[in-house]
Amino acid sequence: MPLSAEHKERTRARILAAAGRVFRRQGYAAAAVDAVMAEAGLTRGGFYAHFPSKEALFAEVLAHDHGLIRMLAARRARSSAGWRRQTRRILGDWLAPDHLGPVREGCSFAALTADAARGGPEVRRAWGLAFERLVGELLRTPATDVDQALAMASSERRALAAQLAANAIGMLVVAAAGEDGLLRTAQAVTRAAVLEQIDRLLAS
Amino acid sequence: MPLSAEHKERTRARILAAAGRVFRRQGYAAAAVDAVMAEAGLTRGGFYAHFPSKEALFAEVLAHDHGLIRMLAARRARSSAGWRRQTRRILGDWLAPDHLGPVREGCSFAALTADAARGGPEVRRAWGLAFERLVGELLRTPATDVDQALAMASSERRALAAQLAANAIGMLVVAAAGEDGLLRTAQAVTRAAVLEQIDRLLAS
DNA sequence: CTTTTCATATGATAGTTATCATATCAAAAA
DNA sequence: TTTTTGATATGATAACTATCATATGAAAAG
Repeated sequence: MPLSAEHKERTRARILAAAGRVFRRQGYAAAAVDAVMAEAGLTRGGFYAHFPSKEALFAEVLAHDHGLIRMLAARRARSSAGWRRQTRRILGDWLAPDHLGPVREGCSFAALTADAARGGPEVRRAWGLAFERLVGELLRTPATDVDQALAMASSERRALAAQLAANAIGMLVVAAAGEDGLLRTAQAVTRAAVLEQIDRLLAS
Repeated sequence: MPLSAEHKERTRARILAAAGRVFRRQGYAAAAVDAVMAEAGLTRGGFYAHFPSKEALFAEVLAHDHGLIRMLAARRARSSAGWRRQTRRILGDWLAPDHLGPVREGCSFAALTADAARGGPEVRRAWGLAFERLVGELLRTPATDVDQALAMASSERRALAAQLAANAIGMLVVAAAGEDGLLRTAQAVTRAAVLEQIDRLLAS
């Protein structure tokens, strides 16, 4: 009998994580399948046993490989105040100037949204669902899950959360392209504004 | 004697404009030199007589092909109020939901900043200078030019202008990737916020 | 009209890419 | 231990890419 079934699953997950890193670093178009497999410690041979195409792999990355969403989803506070504090800390770290290095290769929203906009329907759909999940996580409270939060929030509050996310993504995209003092200061200003926005959002 | 000297200059400009369109549409990595030349109505042969490499062409696009900067630079108001009104109109159009289509292929900041972040030093420098020019245009008044405006503005005002630009770019990047109602509403909210920011900026 | 000169076209090259066919080989069942 | 099975590696292909060398042809000067 062949190798254990979980082994393949674990390999698939390793390829997925490697793809996220390579795509964010080089961009979707410039990232070769061979490079992704090499990053995963494999060779190209097995790739098509795990994913039907490079673009399908991209969609999968966009659907699942978002550290920010994972961190937000991991909040587990008892009190509302603790929840708010955790959310603030996660967003603050995400926009911290020192975090830019890791973020430059670490945030799929900042690194891959422009590439996702050029993708096929599957890619676009995956990105859209992930963005919606991010918005839901921003609106969520300890008492509600993502879907509930999205369903219950007014269109206005949803738009404010989406605006917050877009502001943060915009600053990360821009800050990744330049590194001078102007952008450093602007990033600090944006960070403060985003934290203020999340306070207003979670207080309502 | 050969063709007129301006002829070459005009061809170069045509290639540059074509490159902007193709790069924005397909992304830098996916855009082939042949495709750029075809868009310009030429074949690949003459390319290297105009630009030393594809990446140099990219830097040139980032340095010069920004419709927003051109529109801001074209303001010619007598009064301060007229200047402010023109600035508002340009930014408002830029972030108008209906303009998204044209903008998706029209705004180099939104379409190419992520690619610029992955470029070499020349590319990064060109992007940085263009962004700085954009910030200068936002800070400028009828009485000052871009450099003066940048030199005279406090670090805080410069940061606010950069934040405004990053907010707008972020919303365009995000809105280009998704098209649902959530993003439409968020875009409207961001548009209003940006217009408010520019009012505050120009009033001080 | 002839000649010259350079912008552009055509043709070529070396490297890369996504994808597929086939070979190998580790492990689990016998 | 032997066999089997499927995950991965190796090898191959056809297409594409950046870049360069050479050919062409149009126009301006004579």
